[in-house]
Amino acid sequence: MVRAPCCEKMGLKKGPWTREEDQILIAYIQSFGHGNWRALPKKAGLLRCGKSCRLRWTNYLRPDIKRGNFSKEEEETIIKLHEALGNRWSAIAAKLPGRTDNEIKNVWHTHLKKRVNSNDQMVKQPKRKITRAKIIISKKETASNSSSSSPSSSSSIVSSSRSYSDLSTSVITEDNKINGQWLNSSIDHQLPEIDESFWSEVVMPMDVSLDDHQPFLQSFTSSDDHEGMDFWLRVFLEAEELQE
DNA sequence: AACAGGACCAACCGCAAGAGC
DNA sequence: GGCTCTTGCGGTTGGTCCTGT
Repeated sequence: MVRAPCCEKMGLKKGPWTREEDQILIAYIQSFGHGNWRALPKKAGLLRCGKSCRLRWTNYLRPDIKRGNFSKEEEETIIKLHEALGNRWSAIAAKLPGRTDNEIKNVWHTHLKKRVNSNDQMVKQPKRKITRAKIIISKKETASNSSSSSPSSSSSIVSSSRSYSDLSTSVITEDNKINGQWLNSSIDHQLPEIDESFWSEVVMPMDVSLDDHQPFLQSFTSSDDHEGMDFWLRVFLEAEELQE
């Protein structure tokens, strides 16, 4: 397949970066900062477009980049955040210091998506997604059915919680296959216990302030599940941002 | 050993948003 | 308000490596 070049100027190099190019870019940015990316390659003497330089720096050369395999915890975090945020890779990367959106995106497409999908097929239930649409719909359902137990609203909630809780099982199974070092590990302890009442509580507080989430959050503090509390607190905050 | 297909990941592209004029 | 430029984001590609036959 042939694509038009990102920069119309001829003579600019494309493809993998060489060690020399990396050194030039690092040396320049350490001395002068990146400033205007478009002007940088010319000033630094690189035959690259600014976009390529920025990408190389942000995805590979930045000193705070964490190289190497993703830890089990990082992968779990990605899965959780993807459930909450969708394909907002930059937002997910912001929660994982040292990891780039590109790296996370790659890991998702090569490892984690399959893991989640295989779980979905196994339970034959829709994947839970706390998206804006989902939250709004759920709120309506919850509000309209507050005095009655509608099968439609409860079924959507139950299926969501089921797919999420089954996720831990899937992770363990896939870990056995993909990475031997995680053979005996489990993430069950990091996930909050969820039942139908949980989803009612998650859905309803979106209409009110964060303070009103306290009774729900206390269910985690009382069980010493701080990671679970932290995760869901972040989900609430993200959901509130989306609502604004 | 040779080949095919899959997996992985760095790098690319197009688009949209924001800033400045 | 409209234009241009810059930056950041997400989707996608293509080269390389790995694994199975």
